[in-house]
Amino acid sequence: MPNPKPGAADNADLAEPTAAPAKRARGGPKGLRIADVAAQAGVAPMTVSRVFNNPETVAPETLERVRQVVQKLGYVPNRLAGGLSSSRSRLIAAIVPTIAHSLFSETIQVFSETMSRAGYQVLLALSGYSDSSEEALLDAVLSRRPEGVLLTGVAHTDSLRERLRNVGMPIVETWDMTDTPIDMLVGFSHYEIGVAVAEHFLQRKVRTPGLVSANDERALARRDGFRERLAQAGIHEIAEVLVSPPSSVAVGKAALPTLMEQAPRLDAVFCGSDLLAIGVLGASRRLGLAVPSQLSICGFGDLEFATETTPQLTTVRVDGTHIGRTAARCLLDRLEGRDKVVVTDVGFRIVERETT
Amino acid sequence: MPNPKPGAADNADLAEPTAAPAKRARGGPKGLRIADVAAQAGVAPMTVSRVFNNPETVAPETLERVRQVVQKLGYVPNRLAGGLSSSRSRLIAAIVPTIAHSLFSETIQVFSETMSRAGYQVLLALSGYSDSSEEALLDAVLSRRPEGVLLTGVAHTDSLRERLRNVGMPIVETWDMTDTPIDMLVGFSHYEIGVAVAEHFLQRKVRTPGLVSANDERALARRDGFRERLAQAGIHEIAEVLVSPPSSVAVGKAALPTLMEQAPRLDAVFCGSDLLAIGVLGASRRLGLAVPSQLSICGFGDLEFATETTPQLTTVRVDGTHIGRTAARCLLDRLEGRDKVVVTDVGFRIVERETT
DNA sequence: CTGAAAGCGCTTACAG
DNA sequence: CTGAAAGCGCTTACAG
Repeated sequence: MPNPKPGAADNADLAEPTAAPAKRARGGPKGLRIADVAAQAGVAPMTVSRVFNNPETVAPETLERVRQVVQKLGYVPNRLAGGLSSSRSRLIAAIVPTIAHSLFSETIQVFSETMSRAGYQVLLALSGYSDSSEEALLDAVLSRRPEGVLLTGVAHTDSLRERLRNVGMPIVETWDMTDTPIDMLVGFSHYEIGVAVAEHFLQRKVRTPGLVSANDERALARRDGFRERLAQAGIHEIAEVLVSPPSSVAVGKAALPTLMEQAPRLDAVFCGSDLLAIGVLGASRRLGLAVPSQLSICGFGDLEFATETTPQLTTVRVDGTHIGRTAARCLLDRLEGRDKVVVTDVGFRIVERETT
Repeated sequence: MPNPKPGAADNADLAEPTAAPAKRARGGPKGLRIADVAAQAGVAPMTVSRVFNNPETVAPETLERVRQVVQKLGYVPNRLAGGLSSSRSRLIAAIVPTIAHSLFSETIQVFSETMSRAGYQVLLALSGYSDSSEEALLDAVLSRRPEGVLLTGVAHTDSLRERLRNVGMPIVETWDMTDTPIDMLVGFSHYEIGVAVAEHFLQRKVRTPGLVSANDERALARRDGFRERLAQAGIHEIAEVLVSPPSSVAVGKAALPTLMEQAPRLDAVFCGSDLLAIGVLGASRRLGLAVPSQLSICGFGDLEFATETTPQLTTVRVDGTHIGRTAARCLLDRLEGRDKVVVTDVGFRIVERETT
């Protein structure tokens, strides 16, 4: 047997159980360290480290012995120390406006599952919809020294983009499209969605379309595409209600009367979210407007329930799950040394559930 | 002026800009350290540390000078090092089955907002609905040395509960109720919800109720309350369909015919989630059953849209936002030294939207 | 109000 | 396959 250290009997309790107090100068006893495991297994700390990080470089007997001690003691490595020492935090930051209203939550779900299968953990940073504190948020995130960052394509300020370019870690922007990504990109064009919805309305011979939307960056991009395509078709007057996020059913409900004041002959509404669309649908019911025959309504997000409960609505479907998975793979490829630059347009689809 | 160190002129570039290479033995240049800031500001590293952690103990002039250097250099402290050194990771772990299907996502949203306002960051750990890998997940979480943990009341194995009791950090369990919490608890009784829904059905003179539910721990507790209360009323035969999570509209739709095979005179269904309830509603429409007059349907979760789109459904409302906020406060109180034990029952409400 | 020394618990980079 | 030394970038616990 190679190197059976004396005093490393399998049944021995902690080596020198009472002779240790001198060493711990700072706090009290803070829990088990790699040295405790090493002592009891009769190996050097380095070997215990290898058991966790490079088990294939350790002799089978040693491996087994150390693992038993780890199990018996309930030792859990300290990754603050490990990360500091190795410059590998095994942490990935995900910066998202919100997970409460679920458009992004499935992206984060899949992203997180994929990253954790690869041995990384996700630090969740909620940015809200305001840019105000983004610098502070970024500081907080970077202070953890993540190895990669997922951004939800909120319009970053120039200063922020600049900082992110300079940190030298892989970054994926998602849920948006641009010609000048910080690094990698998995998303789609909100502008093109606006164009597509406009064309959808035009095909339906809509003449007086309106728009209800939150005034966040991406919703406004959809609006721009919508307006410009309609302008090409000669429609320039577009009733519009912009609201602050978060949008909701109630907000949508309140918006329809306002739109109809602006445009009494309103015959279509493009809504910034399915929740808004459901609100507009409810309001149109009260006003006795048939949907979609008298009023076409298009939402955004394709919430699962909507197909069943509100087949009169059209919506725009985006595959958030696909975005999450792809973004994770992009980061992992980079982290594993594959040097690629990726811009993936995952596209979107207009879903008409029922033509009545 | 106190202690104006020589060579600390405000416009000087990095002190000894080229004379440093000897020191960095391990990796390449890894970025700015506190020593870089200290050198340029003409103070000791300790003082820079104070500027971040105890600014009130630093002389105003020094504070200002250091902050300018920090700004100019773009220095961001390394919290891996800080956490290791101080045993304060400023990290809180949140363990949640999933955030994709949104019952928990608003709890996490509010929890995260509250914690970050207090200077903590949230490490998100998705456990899925299986207990299988929970030990590994807990290891991963504990390896970051969080200062507190939020659990979403999945039935933890005994071994897990034992470990959590022993880690000696504040823990809040949420979304459930028990007589033997690990530490603090903010939730409600799923069993009592089942009882309440049974009573709701009994009031409506229901005679042949059924149940569709995912087979996760908490849904099963609701089922138990439901069945036992019905048994007290003399109803023992209860049609039942149990499915694996995640539940969905499609699953609910498929379940109704199965229930009706078991109980052809079915006149009520308690569903494990609003999505299931929407599916059951859709299926009953196809079968020509009027809801709620011929078939009462009760969901769980009170999704926002449902009030508007499916007023025929009854549901159980739980305030996820309140849970998140309260859980955060419990942890923060503990972290700030207030030694309290908390069990909060936030309750629930049965919401009948329309009596037809 | 400020600083020099020691230590937090790991891993790197060698050496054997 | 294994280990001793040095270092990762901070903060604690003093001392002045």
